[in-house]
Amino acid sequence: MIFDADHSAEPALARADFPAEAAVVSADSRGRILAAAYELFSRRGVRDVGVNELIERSGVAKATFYRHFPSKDALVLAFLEQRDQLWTVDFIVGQAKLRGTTPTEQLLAIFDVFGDWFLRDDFEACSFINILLEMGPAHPLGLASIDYLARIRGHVQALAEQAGLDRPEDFARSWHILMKGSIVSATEGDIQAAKRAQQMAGWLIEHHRS
Amino acid sequence: MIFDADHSAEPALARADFPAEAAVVSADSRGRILAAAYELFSRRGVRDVGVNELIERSGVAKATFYRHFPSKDALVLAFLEQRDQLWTVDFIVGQAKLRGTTPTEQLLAIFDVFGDWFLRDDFEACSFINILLEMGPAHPLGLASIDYLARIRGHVQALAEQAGLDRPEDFARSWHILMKGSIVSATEGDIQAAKRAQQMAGWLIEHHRS
DNA sequence: CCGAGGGCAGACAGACCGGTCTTACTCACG
DNA sequence: CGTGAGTAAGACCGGTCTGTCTGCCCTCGG
Repeated sequence: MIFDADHSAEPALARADFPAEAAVVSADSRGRILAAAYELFSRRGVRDVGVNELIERSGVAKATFYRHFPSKDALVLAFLEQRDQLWTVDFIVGQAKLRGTTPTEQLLAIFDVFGDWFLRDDFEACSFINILLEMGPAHPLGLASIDYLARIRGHVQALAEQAGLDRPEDFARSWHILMKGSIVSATEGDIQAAKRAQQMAGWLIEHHRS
Repeated sequence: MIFDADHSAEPALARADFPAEAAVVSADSRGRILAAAYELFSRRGVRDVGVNELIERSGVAKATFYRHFPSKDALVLAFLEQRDQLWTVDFIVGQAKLRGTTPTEQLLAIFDVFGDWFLRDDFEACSFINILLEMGPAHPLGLASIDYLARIRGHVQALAEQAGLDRPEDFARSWHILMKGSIVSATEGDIQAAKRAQQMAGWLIEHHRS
């Protein structure tokens, strides 16, 4: 397959930070569908984006869509996996590890990354939380979201263990409360939500020191 | 807004716990619609419940529905107002004030009420957060949800002022992060989310003492 | 007795949903 | 050249959505 010269609108902004739509501009149709799904789902939610819009955005025929993904929900699952890699691993955890040297610093740096993220004009809250609340914890997509949220907690727990903190799992669960609460507050418009959460996070670290 | 005398009173409200469907079985059709909306919207979200289901549940004709509410969104706004009264004021704040004697105790008691609420089998997360994330902060319903979330913060701030805490507005915003974060964690299945948030809330109080 | 109006039931409109299937075209490969 | 795989385009299906409109019944005031 040769590159279409006119393949639709890929701003392909290569920003060094969180790659909102850097989601792999691949020439094959499956990659185009995934890229469109990432852009639309992360910004507007799953229920607000229909299959017709997805195929129009990705320049793909409907039959092609359903050859690559047996259903819309299957595409959402693929989107969640991609979100875990691009947002959780590459952006949040990756940036936090770059900004801090010690595990404790890296933990606190999560909220520095959050602070920058909250300021972005395309800040769209956390897809895992959105889908969990949108579909409910019993729906397959809600269950998948719970799983990816647990992975986030796993990153926090690993850093807590490296920092030698007490009861790292409890620590990670409390820490996650601060992360999720600050995201919702930021959606409400509280610009300083990350700072507030970071302050409480500092107290949490103190209370988990040996 | 004027108080209608027949404004679907709150008789069953006497229940000690959170009146999930105490929302008034009133004889008039408007009250029946509102009661059905409260039950369905609070449990399953706004987008998942259609007008047809609402009229079937309330035993009302479609024309009657649209005579009382010009649109579904108008009914959602009325639901949010009712939710503010039944959930925020009567249940959360009311119960917390009953459980504590001093303002500080009453603040911490919020998370005791949360702990009981999280255990309920019909726990359905916070309608304001759900609708905010579902519709987005720019949608009229999202804006209304932000407004009602600010009212919750107002209750917290008032208690903080009574307790003589420093910077009560900052305190209330940080406190609210804990409330919202614990709600999302509870939706994920963390039974002890309220306890974790309460512990951090205690530290927050300490740091706001004069 | 009678007319007006509120409420119930439900058909209907128009848009959109996820998903299936047909048609026509291109291209790689034997 | 022939064939089959992959694709774009889009008609189509059954269903759902919000919202409108038409009947018909029941009640109540005069």
